[in-house]
Amino acid sequence: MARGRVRGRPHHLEVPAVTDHPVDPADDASAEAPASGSATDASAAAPAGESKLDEIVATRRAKVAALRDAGIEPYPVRFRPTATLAEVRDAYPDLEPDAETGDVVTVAGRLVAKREMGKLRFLVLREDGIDLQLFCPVKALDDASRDLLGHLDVGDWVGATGEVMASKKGELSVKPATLTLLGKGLRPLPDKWHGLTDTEARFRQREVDLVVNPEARRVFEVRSAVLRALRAEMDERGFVEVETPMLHPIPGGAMAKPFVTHHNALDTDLFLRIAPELYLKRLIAGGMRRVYEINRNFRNEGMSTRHNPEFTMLESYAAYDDYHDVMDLTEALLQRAATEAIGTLELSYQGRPVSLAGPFRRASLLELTREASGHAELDYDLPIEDLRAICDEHEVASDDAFGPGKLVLELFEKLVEPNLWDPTFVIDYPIEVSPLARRHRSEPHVTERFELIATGREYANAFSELIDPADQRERFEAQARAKAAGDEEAMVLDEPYLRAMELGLPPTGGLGVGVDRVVMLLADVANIRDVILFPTLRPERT
RNA sequence: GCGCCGCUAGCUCAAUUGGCAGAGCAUCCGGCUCUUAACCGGCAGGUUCGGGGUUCGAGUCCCUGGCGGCGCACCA
Repeated sequence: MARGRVRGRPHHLEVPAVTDHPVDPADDASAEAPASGSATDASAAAPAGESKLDEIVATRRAKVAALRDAGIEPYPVRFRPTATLAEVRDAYPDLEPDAETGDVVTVAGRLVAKREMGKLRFLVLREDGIDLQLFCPVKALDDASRDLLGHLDVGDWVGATGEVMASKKGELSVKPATLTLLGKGLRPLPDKWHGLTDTEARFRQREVDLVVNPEARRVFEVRSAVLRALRAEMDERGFVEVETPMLHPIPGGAMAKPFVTHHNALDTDLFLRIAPELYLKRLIAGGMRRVYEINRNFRNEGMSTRHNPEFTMLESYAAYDDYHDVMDLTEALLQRAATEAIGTLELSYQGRPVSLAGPFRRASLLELTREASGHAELDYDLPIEDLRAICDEHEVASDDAFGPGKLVLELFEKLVEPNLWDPTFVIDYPIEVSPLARRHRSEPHVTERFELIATGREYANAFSELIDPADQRERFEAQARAKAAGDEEAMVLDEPYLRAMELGLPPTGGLGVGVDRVVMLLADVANIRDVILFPTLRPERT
């Protein structure tokens, strides 16, 4: 049994053999309670039914107990590093091999690699994605640290105080005089070379993904920079950031299926918001000149590489602006985000170049659809049978309930949108499919609405807002008829919103930007789940 | 929701036509004072996602369920 590396010291640490302390995963306390049975060596077979993982966890729990017995707290209350690993790296960019600085620092991080060379140990700490080596001759440590060293595992949180130096090979290192355990890890880290590749495990255990996969960390750093840039741009333009309800009595502001929930005290159903639009416009009615909100929307619809049930939208409303102003704003937002998150407007997305240099092309939905369909005569007042014929020709499903606007939109979405790679403002959407947008100032059949399309998908949706309450009421009524005809996503008439409109709205430019998709574009990732820390998954079965 | 593909040790992956489930890393034991995917030697580790079936014999074939990925549909 006496096989610990450290012997003959007052507090020498013996790790009890695993089989002396079978651990019931459901009962932490059992780790302390010796079970009956012979004292077998830790290398002996684990008890029946115990997996390798159980064995590793049990061994580490035993180390926790042994450390406590030796007076070392495995989960201490506080630690004060004098420098981050990044600061140490920045302060000593090019030490000569074998250099000694005489500078003593205290650093901390997760132990991610342990290389043993006789009485010399190389420990690699990682903090915020930055690695730093501890050059660690056992002799240089005080007694307590030496005891601890023998019971450190990859995955533990470790603090170290010592001199900054460089190894013979020139690797910047800290040579610790003391080591401090900051938090014992019980579970093993994935393969140090391959990392964690199983996508399901990466999403379900994002914390592990973040420890071992630098790419995961990089994506979320881009995401953070994008959010910062968007807020900075909005703030500088005089927009006030607000927070409107997530719990809506009436789902509105978009055509989408909501999640339903129930409030017990009120005994009423509420809907998770599908869009903040109506509340934000009520703020404009209330005299807030420029507002924006960055927050989650929830839509109870299909999931895909581009759709998560909860997703982040930037929505903004600006009094006096029209959709041309909003296009300028949208372009500036994307450019600011790209510049600050990745430092360039010339991107590569999934192997193809994309330029955000601008100005982005502006083209009408009808024109683009005419070109793509090969029907120059395509128009909203064509006989419905002719429109259906064109849809059939291009294998676009045309429901009997669809009017001309919806049919043209279907054609656009099939023929044009997937093929628009460079950023394009597609303008002037049909009235029929735009119940909250203002009628075009000169064109019949369409609204002053645009979507920003790039890389074959939508990034933003915006319009000169509808501010005429009588027109709005008619549009809601048209939606109600569509709903009655079976359109599940048609909007519900929102009387409190109409009342707000009747208070009076100034001309208003409104915008919605899919933030997750912007992050996908800038971070060059194909799956929306890679830009959401904890994407929606089916619950794990236990 | 539909279609296709995947699921083997803690991690990354093998396993011939249906014929004894293996390797590397990690763990555990021993050795080593300049490593950095350390190395050398040794021990151990499996409900091959669950259930059922075919077969002398199933990781492999069939049915069924679970979870995931991709595509379609829907949306942003």
